[in-house]
Amino acid sequence: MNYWLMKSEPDEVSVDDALAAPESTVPWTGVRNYQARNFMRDGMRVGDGVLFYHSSCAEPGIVGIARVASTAYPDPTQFDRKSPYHDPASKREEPRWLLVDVQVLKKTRNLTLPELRADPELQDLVVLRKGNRLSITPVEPRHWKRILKLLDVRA
DNA sequence: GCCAACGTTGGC
DNA sequence: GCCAACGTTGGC
Repeated sequence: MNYWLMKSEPDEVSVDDALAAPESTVPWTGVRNYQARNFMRDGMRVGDGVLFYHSSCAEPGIVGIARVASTAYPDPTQFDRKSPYHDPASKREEPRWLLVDVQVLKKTRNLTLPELRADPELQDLVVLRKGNRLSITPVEPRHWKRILKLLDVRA
């Protein structure tokens, strides 16, 4: 089992939005970065652990525990002309962008970015690296355990 | 709104 | 294949 951190802008899809969805599950639309896409396509398995992260907001941080709920499949928004995620260069026979479904298991308190940065055991968490902009990053098991502990969530 | 850092594009 | 210009991300 692998672990991941996935960023979402709460203005678009917050952890509350995801919890309110059927089965607490949302399709992770809008990833338009090849490295992040490849993580979904090649790295993710159903059941993998996910840290639900709010970005581009007043208090960025980890706000929930989730799981990967599907294998990767084509992101329909790439074919939707009205979507901000429309990609005219992507063809239906050969979709460029994929997504996975993500199921929220538990909303947590906001474990904020400053708190994450302050923790000595999380110094090399990928998402904390300088200049990191990837919306999906792998999380090492020791980091996963540490974060669950900080959130007082049992594995 | 600013801007550092990074990814993508396209001319050559 | 190089690299300058441009676009995007995301914290502040």
